[in-house]
Amino acid sequence: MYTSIFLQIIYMDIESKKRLELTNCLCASMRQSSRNISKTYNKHLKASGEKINANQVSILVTISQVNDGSINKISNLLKMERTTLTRNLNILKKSGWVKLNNGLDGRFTYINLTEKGNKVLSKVFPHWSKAQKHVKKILGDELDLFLKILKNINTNH
Amino acid sequence: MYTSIFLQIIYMDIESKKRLELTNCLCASMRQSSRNISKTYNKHLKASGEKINANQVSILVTISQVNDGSINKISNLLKMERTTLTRNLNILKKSGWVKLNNGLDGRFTYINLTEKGNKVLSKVFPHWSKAQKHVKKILGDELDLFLKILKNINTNH
DNA sequence: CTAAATTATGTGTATATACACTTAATATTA
DNA sequence: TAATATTAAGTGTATATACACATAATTTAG
Repeated sequence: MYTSIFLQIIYMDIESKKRLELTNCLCASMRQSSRNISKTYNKHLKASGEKINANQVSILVTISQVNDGSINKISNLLKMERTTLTRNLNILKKSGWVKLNNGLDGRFTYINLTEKGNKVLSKVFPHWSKAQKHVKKILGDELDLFLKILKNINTNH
Repeated sequence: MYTSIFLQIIYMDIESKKRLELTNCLCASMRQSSRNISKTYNKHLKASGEKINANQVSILVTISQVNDGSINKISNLLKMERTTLTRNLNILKKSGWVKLNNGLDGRFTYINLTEKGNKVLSKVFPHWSKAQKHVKKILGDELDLFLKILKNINTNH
């Protein structure tokens, strides 16, 4: 009886230790922050009146920087799964913000912003900017270091 | 003719300025890092042989810390949308890792880990731990400050 | 030149996320 | 107590993500 209880206590201690470690999961914290920051940007973008979100803005901006970029190329620049980008592009296409063309090499899809896509970027820019400012304010003095760390993460994976 | 070109240049400059700002989007960087880190954890967890991911681990751990936690309570602890948690719980339920019960107050759903849920946490712990170490190594000296910043973000939103 | 390898992309499936709206149960108020 | 308000949770819908697999076009090797 006593032995049983004693063993139970030891067992619980080990589990508690694991639990404590698990509660400080960097991945969970990161996902949480990502959700929070995304929400901030999306709220500001909603005020623009356009049905667009932060993820879509970043995709459009990347496309705007490259002429006739392929899906592989854009997904590499965004460090986004190619198949994820494919699905996202279909939505942007439906909204009329991007145009997908085939070239001489039939394997490639060439992506470009439409006039409408350009306009929407200009229109939502001030709202995006407010969100960016808001997050920068939260980061305060640690902004530069934070950017450095994110860059480090995004290049070492 | 010249005037037209001149105006065109000015227009382009303003757009370039916006583009430059937009390319340094904190939200996009954050989402990118979140994807990268999640991928690292999920790869390690896959090696455990269990069909479980980092997000599910963090939900199970939170549930394990609370007895009869409600959906609202757990979603608050995780700072995860209640409706998101609801969908995630259904998946965990299908795997037999959590059990949902109704109490005296018919509005509440009481969530608890099952024995199987406890076991899977113990089993995947070492693999989770390797992923955590890997990310900590990437962060290096900046780990503590990074954690502080994430905490700051996650409490000021 | 043709078979095999490579490259670029798409699709099936599963999970994650969140907003708007709905429903059910309980508590409060008149 | 009956009507109303509040609370807890679920559902509809849309988007984001990623892995495994499939397909089509092009290039390369023999």
